[in-house]
Amino acid sequence: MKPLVVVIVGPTASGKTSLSIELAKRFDGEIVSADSMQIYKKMNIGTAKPSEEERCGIPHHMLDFLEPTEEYTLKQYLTDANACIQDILSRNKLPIMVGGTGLYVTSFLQNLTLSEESCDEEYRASLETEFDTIGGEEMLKRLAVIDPELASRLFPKDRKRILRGFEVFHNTGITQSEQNRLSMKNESPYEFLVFGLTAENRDYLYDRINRRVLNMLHDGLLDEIRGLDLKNCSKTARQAIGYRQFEPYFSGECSLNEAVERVQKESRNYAKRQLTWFRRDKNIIWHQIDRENIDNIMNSCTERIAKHKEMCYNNA
RNA sequence: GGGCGAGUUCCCGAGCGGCCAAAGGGGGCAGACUGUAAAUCUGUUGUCAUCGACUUCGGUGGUCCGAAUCCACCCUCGCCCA
Repeated sequence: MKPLVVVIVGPTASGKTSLSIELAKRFDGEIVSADSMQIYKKMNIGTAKPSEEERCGIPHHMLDFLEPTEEYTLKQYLTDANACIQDILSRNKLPIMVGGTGLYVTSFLQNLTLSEESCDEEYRASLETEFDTIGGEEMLKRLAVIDPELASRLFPKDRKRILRGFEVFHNTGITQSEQNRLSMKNESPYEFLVFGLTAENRDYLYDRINRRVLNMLHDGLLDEIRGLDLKNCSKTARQAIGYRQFEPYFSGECSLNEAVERVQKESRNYAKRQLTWFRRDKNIIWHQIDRENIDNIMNSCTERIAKHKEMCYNNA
């Protein structure tokens, strides 16, 4: 019987953190974060990273361990998260993966195995220039020569993916389409119970998001940003919502209110994308945060986990 | 009281007799997504619906084969003169 890993997903501000901590308390669990921004130190308020108090003494992994200047990749995440989970299991604790970064979670659930690939900065740069000079249409045509399958499902404007297609082939000698198939070969060594948080009424979620942004400000977000030096942060860190949007405010190009509204809006858009991403996974057990109160959701999850454990016990 | 200017689909905003259900942007909704993912990209957005039909451009009435576009009056808002 494979060991159980509980997973909690959902859009931003849906209450994943508190649910995960409550579950960890009940099942002697430890949290493994699946959040591409909370990995960074010094980015606490804006990423809604749980504080020491919120964590209630529950060990949290995969967060707050990288300098904002450092880059991180999916492959690293999968490797690190896996090591964490092995470690947690070896101490007979329940691993609870929590996070809104769909790519990380899904890749972990599918046990993607990414081949070795070294990053060739020079080649990447040359691709960028090439794209700029000949344009997306032409780049796509060229990509079609080496990976027609990939090219056929990309649009000329999808710069990132087009360039990535070339890069994968250049770095590994195998097309991305082929890489994708290879990466799916291995079944996960874990049994998953995936809970999703969402809201039946979208406005309810959006309202929570808007309020949360306001609270971040109240908690000192601006000071946090001032202490960050965004210009020197890694590309990833700079993408975080709730940071770069304040640049125009600091330089006097817009009002504080405008900046705040932009953060709220982008957070709502992000939540929407997260929902689209997670909805694709038919194994997720969804709970509506605007219909059921947190205790009910807690109990429902608790029951499921308990039932699963009982099943394992009986089988053993 | 007089003189202008403006009222367009969720919002902003083009259109100024037919090619207009109406550009563009925003927002919304839906989707995609494998190594930068809080990123990147796609579709859709009057109603019903299969072509297609039907109701819209402040209101009401006109002109015209035909109006968001022209005319009259009315309502609302902005500016100017009293």
